[in-house]
Amino acid sequence: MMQISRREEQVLLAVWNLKDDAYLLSVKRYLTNLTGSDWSLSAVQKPLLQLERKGYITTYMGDSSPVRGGRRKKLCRITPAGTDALKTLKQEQDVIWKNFINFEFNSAK
Amino acid sequence: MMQISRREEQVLLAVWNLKDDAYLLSVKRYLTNLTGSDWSLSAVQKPLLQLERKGYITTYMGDSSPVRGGRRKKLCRITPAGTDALKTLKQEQDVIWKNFINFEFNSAK
DNA sequence: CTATATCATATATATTTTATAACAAATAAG
DNA sequence: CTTATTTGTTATAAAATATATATGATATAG
Repeated sequence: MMQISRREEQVLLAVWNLKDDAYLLSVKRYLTNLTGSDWSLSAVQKPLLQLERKGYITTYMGDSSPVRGGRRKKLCRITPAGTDALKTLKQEQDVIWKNFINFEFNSAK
Repeated sequence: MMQISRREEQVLLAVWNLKDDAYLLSVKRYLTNLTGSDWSLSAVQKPLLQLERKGYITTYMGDSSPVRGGRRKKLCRITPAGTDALKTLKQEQDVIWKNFINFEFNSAK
């Protein structure tokens, strides 16, 4: 099976969440806000390339925005294979974490 | 914050689950059974070394078992810092996956 | 005392992750 | 118009992880 790394997982979920406005910098900002720690360009760029190579996202060029420096964006969209990969990954993680989650749940009572 | 890789995550959860019988080969067998795919020695060995360096597990030598080839085991035990790291990681993953999980839940209805 | 099973450690390569620099194109400002 | 600044993408190099495979050590079986 085609492995998905942690960064790829996080970036793919960001693309999924950003819907029609997912591109390098918006993903970077999204993850920086969500996780509270800074995401470097390469921390987003490399996973995006990988995800495209694996067929989990497709890219296309958008229009330039009417703001200073607003050049054309290379937009991303998640593919059905990408969504499937996320579903599979979630199931695998649920298996791995099963007992620990229950433990946390019980000890919190 | 001290990052934990995906392999480290999986191995640390295995150590947690195996309680007093966690060592290189038992972890390898546990993960092979749980995930259904083969785990090589190095796929367990390297993360174990990392986890020890990070203070998430401690190791100690056990007794030899009364079976052919049953030499002394290098047993592992998760530390409080290790348990904390798992709790933190779980929370971070919940944040990342939040919307996707809800989506899956809704679309399943 | 030799064979075989369990368990650990070492080495070498590929892939991911991170840091940083370079490049490109759009508008603002004088 | 030409220079500066902003948004955006691409490229290069180094560090850290992951994977494959080989070697070493010590039990008991026979």
